[in-house]
Amino acid sequence: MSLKYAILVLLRSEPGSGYDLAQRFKLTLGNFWNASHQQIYLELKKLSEEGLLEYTVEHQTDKPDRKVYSITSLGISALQGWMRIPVSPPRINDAFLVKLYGAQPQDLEIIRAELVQHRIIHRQQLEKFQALEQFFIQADVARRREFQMPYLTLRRGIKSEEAWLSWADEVESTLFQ
Amino acid sequence: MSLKYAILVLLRSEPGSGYDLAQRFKLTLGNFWNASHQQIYLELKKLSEEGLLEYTVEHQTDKPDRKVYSITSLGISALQGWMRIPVSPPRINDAFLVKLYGAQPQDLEIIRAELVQHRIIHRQQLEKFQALEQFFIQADVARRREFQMPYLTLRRGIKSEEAWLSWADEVESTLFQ
DNA sequence: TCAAACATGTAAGCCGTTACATGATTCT
DNA sequence: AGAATCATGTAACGGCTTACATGTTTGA
Repeated sequence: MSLKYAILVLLRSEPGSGYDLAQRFKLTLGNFWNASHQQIYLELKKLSEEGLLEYTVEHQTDKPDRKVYSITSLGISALQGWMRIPVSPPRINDAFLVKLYGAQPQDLEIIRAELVQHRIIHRQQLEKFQALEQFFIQADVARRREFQMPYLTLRRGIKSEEAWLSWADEVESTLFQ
Repeated sequence: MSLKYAILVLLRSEPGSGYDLAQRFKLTLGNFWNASHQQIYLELKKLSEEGLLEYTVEHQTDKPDRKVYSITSLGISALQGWMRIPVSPPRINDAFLVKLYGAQPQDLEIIRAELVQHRIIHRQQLEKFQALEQFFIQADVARRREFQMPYLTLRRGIKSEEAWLSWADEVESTLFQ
């Protein structure tokens, strides 16, 4: 639904190819918006057909050709229009919580092992966010202003992971002590 | 993908109709697993065809007939099998964060209004969770043991909403002061 | 009288994932 | 020699949403 607008946001700040966008997703929006490269290529195609994007084929001697997409004025209008339409808070589908909810005594050891695995993932995610935060904090005022919005989304990620880890502690001490 | 197992979890603890399940979802798993009634009816049909569920038609004089589904032994095995397979942490698709990430100075007032709306939703959600928590805390030991797993998922909801609200405070004081 | 709750579904379409497919260059 | 990175896609399938569809009873 709004992969469309996520792409428009990224291309408004700088043109790029499908491959570029997939990379930029990982570093930025990817923390709160999921998108595979297949989906991105498909969406880029659709958006050009709709006239929200245009592209030029860049020939490269050393690497394969790449299609560089830019946002059109129609695309910018579409994005500005979307900004004004309220969105719903995200729907959550958390399979691990379904498991925990339905766990019986015989399942506890498995749950524990899976909790350990998830904890590793969340811890790593948190550390990645904290490293990015350090860059922001150490930047000069101009850069801090420039990256204010990305920084706020980063703060969301940090608080979210901290909350998860703190919950995991609660679960461990409730079930396994 | 695991709506299937969410339904099996609910039906293992008690048989019920599609309508019942839709209600039970709202009160329990619905906080971390989304499911519309259409989806539930479809899935119930599929699961009976697979032999994981069976149903009897209950005729009611005062209300429309209802199909009451129960889990079969095949269903119980499928659920136990699923418990042993690790699941991935949920993918997040948060449109509001995309907006915030891409917001320009002229969008700030709209963002502020939308933040206010989201805050109301999250606050209400938190209050609902806290009310449920009170029931648990005031229950006797036997009931607290019975509802230990649902309680832990409730704690997840509480921490998650608290983290969101605390982040919203940060956003407000960063952007609007 | 009208809304809400009870009760169960079908159909169309979109969105997204997984798997498949190809091929060059660069680094270890 | 093999893995990783650069680069772009198609196809099949499944999951989920939105809209459509119908009809009863109870309470305000």
